Amino acid sequence: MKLVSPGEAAANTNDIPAEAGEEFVRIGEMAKKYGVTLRTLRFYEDKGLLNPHRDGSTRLYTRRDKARLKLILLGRKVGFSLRDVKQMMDLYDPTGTNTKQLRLALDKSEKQLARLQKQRALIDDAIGELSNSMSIVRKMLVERTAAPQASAAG
Amino acid sequence: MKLVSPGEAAANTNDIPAEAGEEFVRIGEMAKKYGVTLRTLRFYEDKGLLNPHRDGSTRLYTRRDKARLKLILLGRKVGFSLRDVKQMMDLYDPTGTNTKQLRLALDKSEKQLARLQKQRALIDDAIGELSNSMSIVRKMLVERTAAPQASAAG
DNA sequence: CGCACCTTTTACGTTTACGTCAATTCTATA
DNA sequence: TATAGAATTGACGTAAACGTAAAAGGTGCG
Repeated sequence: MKLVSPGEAAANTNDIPAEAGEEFVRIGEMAKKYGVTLRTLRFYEDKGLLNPHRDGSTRLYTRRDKARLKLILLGRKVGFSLRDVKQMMDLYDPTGTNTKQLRLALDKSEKQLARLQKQRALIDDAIGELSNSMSIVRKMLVERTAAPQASAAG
Repeated sequence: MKLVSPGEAAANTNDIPAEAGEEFVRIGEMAKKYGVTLRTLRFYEDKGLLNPHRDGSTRLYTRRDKARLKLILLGRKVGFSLRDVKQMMDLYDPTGTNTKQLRLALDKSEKQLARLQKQRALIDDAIGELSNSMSIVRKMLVERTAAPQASAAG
């Protein structure tokens, strides 16, 4: 008789305390909610980026883990390595002002921004070269298909 | 008494036919001329992208190899994999019109161009998100350094 | 009671383009 | 001839972020 809002996620097969409104989720739901695989969540945990609670051996993720995962995914999105992300997260201290953490994040961000801009320049360059090559190839193809008609049939 | 224009490259320790004006170069000079390592040239050969002649066991590169290497480097620059480059090069036939080769190159180029444009979009997105995060972090830092002066000292 | 489904740990595999020894050989030169 | 400078092949290492079994445990439901 322990109903846990059966309309939300139909994968609730375990007995999780529904007291504080979906306090814990297991790995499957967590993965679905953030569009990652189970392997990814376990991998992040293995790398020390996540630290879900345990019910026996079953991982239980709280909103704290969700916040951390969001940060990880944002970090990855902007091109940080997991190592970088971990370095920054490890500096988090809920009791302090986190000045060090913020400075490190800002420092890393500036460098990453520079990398991204360099990458964009490289890509623009590549696009230019590729477009150039393509127009040359197109011309060559035109010559090879038009020439026989002009010299033999014309 | 076999002089091979000693002013050019001072690394000419072997006896290479200088008849046709620097017909052959060895791997060291080749690497220097194109800014790659010896390892790279051997690797490309191992992958079937280059096929230098041999004098015994010594590799001898001709202008044909140079042309191929130029193409390889161009391909890498615009983001093709070596596999792709090889596929395209393998279709080269000095006796034909190479229509197939050109079409394949064009086809691959179009796809690669699309990939590059998508990458650029992703990078632009990342730059946007990162800049956004950075301004937030800056604000947080300002709060944390300004607040104590305003609330405690003010 | 048994199936289907979720979860667990362990651990090797994948991808790409080389880097980095290591051991050896060849050659020209002083 | 000793030495230094190329060159050779062979083979393991690297980086990043997971993928992909494999083998097994737990559980609610019909």
